[in-house]
Amino acid sequence: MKKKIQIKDIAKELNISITTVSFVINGKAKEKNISKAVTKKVLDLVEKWGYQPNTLAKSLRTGKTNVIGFLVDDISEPFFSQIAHFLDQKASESGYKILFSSTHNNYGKAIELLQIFRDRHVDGYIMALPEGLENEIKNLIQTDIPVVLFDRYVPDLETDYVIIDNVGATFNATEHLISNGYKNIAFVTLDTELQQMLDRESGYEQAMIAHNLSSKIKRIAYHQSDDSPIEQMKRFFNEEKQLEAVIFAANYICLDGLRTFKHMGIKSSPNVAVVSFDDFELLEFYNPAITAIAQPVQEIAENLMKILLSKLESSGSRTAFKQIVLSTNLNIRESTEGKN
Amino acid sequence: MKKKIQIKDIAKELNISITTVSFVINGKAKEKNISKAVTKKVLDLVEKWGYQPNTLAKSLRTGKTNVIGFLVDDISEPFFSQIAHFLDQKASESGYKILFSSTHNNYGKAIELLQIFRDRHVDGYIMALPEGLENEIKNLIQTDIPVVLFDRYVPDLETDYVIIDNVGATFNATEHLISNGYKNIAFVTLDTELQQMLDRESGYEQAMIAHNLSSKIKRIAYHQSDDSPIEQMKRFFNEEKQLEAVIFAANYICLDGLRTFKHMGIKSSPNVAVVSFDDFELLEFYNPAITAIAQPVQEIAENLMKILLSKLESSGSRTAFKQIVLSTNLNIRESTEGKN
DNA sequence: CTGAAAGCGCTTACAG
DNA sequence: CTGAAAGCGCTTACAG
Repeated sequence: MKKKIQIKDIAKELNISITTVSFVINGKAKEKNISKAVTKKVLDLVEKWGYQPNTLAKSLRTGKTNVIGFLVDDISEPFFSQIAHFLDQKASESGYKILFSSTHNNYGKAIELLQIFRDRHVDGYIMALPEGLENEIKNLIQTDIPVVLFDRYVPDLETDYVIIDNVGATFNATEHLISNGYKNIAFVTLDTELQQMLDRESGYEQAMIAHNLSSKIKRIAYHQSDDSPIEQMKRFFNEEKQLEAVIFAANYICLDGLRTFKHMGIKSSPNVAVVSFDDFELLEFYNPAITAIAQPVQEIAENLMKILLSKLESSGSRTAFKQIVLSTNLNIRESTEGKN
Repeated sequence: MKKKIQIKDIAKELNISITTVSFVINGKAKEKNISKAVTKKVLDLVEKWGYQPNTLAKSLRTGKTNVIGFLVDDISEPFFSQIAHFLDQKASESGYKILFSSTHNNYGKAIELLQIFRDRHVDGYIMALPEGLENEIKNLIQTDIPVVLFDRYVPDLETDYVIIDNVGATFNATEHLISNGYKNIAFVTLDTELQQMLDRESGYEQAMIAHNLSSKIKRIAYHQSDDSPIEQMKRFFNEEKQLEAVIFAANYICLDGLRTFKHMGIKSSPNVAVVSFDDFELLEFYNPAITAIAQPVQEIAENLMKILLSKLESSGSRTAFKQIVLSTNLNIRESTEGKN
C-alpha cells in the first residue's frame, strides 16, 4: 500500500504552508481570502494524489468524530434493525457513521454502553431507553450532547424524541374490532411501567369505555423463570372462554399468543379475532392473515436523523426540544373480517 | 459536566512523570520496573478520579481504533442483524466496537464504504462480499489488515472465512425429501454467480443424480423490472404441474414462492412439499409448518470474531488463513411429512 | 526505577 | 493573502 499522504506533503510539493492547504481542504478558501490560483492548485493535487485527511487527527483536534451512538434493546429485533438500516442510509449521506450496541433491556449494561460511547466521543445519541435510565439521560442532555429518543419516552423528561401515537393506534384498532361486531375483546400486554405500553393499554381502554364495553387486560410478566409467558396466557385464555378477539400489545407477545393458541388448539379467526401491534411478515402469511398496527419505520428513522443532524449543526446554541408523534397504520387482514 | 481528567493531572497530583502514569495505566508496571508503591498510588487515583484515557488520542498515537467494520448487503435482513448482534456481544467483551453499513449488493456503494472504513482506521473487517469485489478484497488483505469473510466466498481467493456447508445442506434436504417418497423435486434459486448459491444447487443436483432422479432447476432473476420474481415462478409452476416438492435456495426466494402459491391457489403440503434455506419464524407458524435448513448463526458469529481477534492480536506476524465450514441443521416440519 | 521530550496529523489563533 | 507554531492527549524511544 502506498504511503498515506499528509497535508504537509501537499504543502511541500506546492511550496505553500500547511495552513493554506488546510483552509482550502476545509472549504474556507473564500473566507480566508486564499487566491483562486492557489485554491485550484491545492484542489487539483488533492484530487490527483487522492489525499484523504486523517479522521483520527481531525477528531482529536476538533473533538468531533462524526459518529453516532445507537442504543437499543436488541439490534436483531426486526423493528430495531430496520430503524438501524434507515438511520445508516441517512447518516451516510451526511458523512456520519453509526456505532451500535444492544442493552438487552439491562440497566447496568446500558450504563456501561453509555460510558463506552462517551469514551469514544460519539457526537450524538439515538436510543430506545431502557427502564430506569431517566437520570442518566437527564445528565447526558445537560452536557449539551444531542440525544434523540424513540420508541419509548418518559413523560416528564425534557428531550427530543420521535414516537408513535400509541393511544390512537390501539384506540383505532379496538374501534375497528367493535365495528366489525366483536364485543368481548381482550388486551394482552406486558407487565411493565414503560410509557408506550401504558399508552397502548389506555387507547384500548378508552375505546372500550366509549362503547360501554368492559375491558379485559392481561399483563404478562416476561423474564420470570418460574412462569413462562405461554403458561400465563394459557391460564388467561382458559378463564376467558367467551373471548371473541384479542389485541396483542407487541410483536413478541403476539408470537407467544399464537404459540399458546397452537398449544391449546384454538383456531384464531373465525373463533378468535387477532390484532398485533407491529406488523411483520409472519402476520401476512399466517392462516388466516392477521390484522396489524404497523409502525412507519422509515419515517421514524428519517425524523430521528433529521432532528439529530439539526442539533449537531447548531451545537452550542441550545435549540428547543423537538417532539414528533407519528401515526400508525392499521393493516386490516382476514383475522378481523368480522362476525357477520 | 466535570472537566475531563488527563494523564498529566494524575502525574501532577502524584508528583511523578506522565511516562510513569502511562506505563502503569497500560499494565506495563512490571515490565518497566515501576515500584509497587508508585503503581498502587497511580491505580488508586485513577480509580478515585474515574480517569478514562482519551481513545482518540490513543488511536492517533497507536494507529489502533478498536473498531471493526461490518459490511453486509442489508443490516435489516434477519440473518445479518442476528450475526451483527452476536458479533457485537463478542466484540464488546474484548473492548471492540462495530461500525456497520449496508452495501445493498451494489458494487460502487461497497467500494465507497470500504474507503470510508479505511478513513476511519478500522482495525479489521468482517463482511459478506458483494459480487465483483474480489480484487478490492485482495488488495485489502495485502495491506495486512485482517479481513474475515462469511456467508459467501470466492473459491480461489486466499483469505479467512467462515461459511456453511452449502452442498451438504441441500444434499441432505434433498435426500430427506426423497426418503419421504418425493420424486419430482424442483430447486428454485437465484440467477447468480455467487458461489454459495451454486453450491446449494450442486448439493441438490448430486442428491438427485445419486437417486437417478432428474433435476429441475429454476433460476429466478431478481432486480429485473419487467418481470417480477413472482411472475417468473408462476410460469414455472404452471409448466410443472406434477411437482411434488420444492426447495427454495434462500429465505426471500421462499417468501416469494409462498406468495406465488397464494396467488395460484396452490396449497403447499399435502400438494407440494416445501423446504426453505434459512429458518425464520414464519416457517414455524406457517400452515403447514415448513421444513427449513437452519444456519448456525451464533456459531458463525463466534467463529468470525474468534478468527478476527486472533489476527488482530498477532498482527504483523502473518498467520495462516483460517477457513471454517460449519454444518447446518435440517429442521423437519409438517410440510415434508411424506406422501405415505 | 523514573523523566523530558518527540511525535501521531490535523486545526486555528495570531502575527505579518 | 499567507505562514510559523501551539496544541488536541496520548505513547514510547532514549537518556540518566
